[in-house]
Amino acid sequence: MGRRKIEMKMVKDSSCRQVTFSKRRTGLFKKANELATLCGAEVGVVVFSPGGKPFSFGQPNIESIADRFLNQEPKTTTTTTTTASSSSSRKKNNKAMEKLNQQLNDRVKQLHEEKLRGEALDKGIAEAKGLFLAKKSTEELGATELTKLKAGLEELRERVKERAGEMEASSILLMLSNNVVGPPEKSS
Amino acid sequence: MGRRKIEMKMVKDSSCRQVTFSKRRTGLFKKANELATLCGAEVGVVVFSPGGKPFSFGQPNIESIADRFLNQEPKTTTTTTTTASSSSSRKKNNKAMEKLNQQLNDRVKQLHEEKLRGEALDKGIAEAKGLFLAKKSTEELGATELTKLKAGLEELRERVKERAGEMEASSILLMLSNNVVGPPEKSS
DNA sequence: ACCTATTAATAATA
DNA sequence: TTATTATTAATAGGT
Repeated sequence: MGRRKIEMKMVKDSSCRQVTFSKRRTGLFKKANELATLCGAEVGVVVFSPGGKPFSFGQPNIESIADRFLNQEPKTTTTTTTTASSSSSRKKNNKAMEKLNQQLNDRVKQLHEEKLRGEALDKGIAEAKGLFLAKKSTEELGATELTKLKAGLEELRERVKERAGEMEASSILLMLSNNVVGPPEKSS
Repeated sequence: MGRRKIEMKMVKDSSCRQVTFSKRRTGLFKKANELATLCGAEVGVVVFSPGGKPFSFGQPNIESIADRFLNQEPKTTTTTTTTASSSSSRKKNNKAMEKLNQQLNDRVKQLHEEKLRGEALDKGIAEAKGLFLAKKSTEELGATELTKLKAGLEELRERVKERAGEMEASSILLMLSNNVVGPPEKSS
């Protein structure tokens, strides 16, 4: 679908391959999303780049949720009286404010950590299913294989958990802690 | 990409939706295959039709993935001697087999539960991000708003956790426990 | 990243 | 479900 028809073989040039990977990964996720939307189907996609980096798609809906919260209710019952004085993005004057920031920060960190675990196990489930399907095609598995399968699941669980640390989730936490909670100091 | 451009909304007509699902599922798998071939990437796709039927795609073929696990190490330390005698899909003779099944079942359940929590929190993070972005556009938030935001996060965390139970993950677990572990009885 | 000439996917139809 | 084909959508190569 481009300027030329290409052979369905591994793209030789590494640089080119990286570009193709990015473009097609995006396209694949888009297709997955369309399938989910048009047919009300549940779709999950997992892709490991040639470099080993993991990417995945599920089915979100962020904006609508933000709206729902922002337009929640004008009557705030307000516990404070500050109501903000307006200025630039960063502001944290009184103690109350700091306390709230701290609380929010803690909660975000907690959410973050649990998310990492969640994603790791998510992949584990996906692989487990793959194993199952493969097994099914064989139609017969002995105790020996079952033992190995179990061991595989266990190892997978650990291996996958390790990699969780380098997942994109961290960027969100970073963003949140640096902006919402306010940087303790103006580093960099 | 058809005779007409279609809206990205759930296709109303059930029959039409089924056709669209089939075509697009095929297309999605083809794309996944191309991505894997062209870039040497590992790709896994799982789709549940609106009717709940599972479809999946994995690399050239799912067996290769299973092989990686099954051929992990020939020295299985094997506790059993049965090594499977071959027959139909269901088989669970000796105690050893049952024990292994039980272990696998436990592990799968554990993975499943952690996955549910993971997905729930996943949504939480997504929502938090949405809130953050929304807030950023406002460029200023007082202590009052912060309080609401925090409360929202907290409530969200609970609410989302509730729904976790009805997530598609359950279908996978169900499938696994019904087939790999072996159904206690032939219900249905 | 952004363009756009081309190819590939697919909506409507049979 | 399969085949056809008019159109739209994805993307390869280039900037």
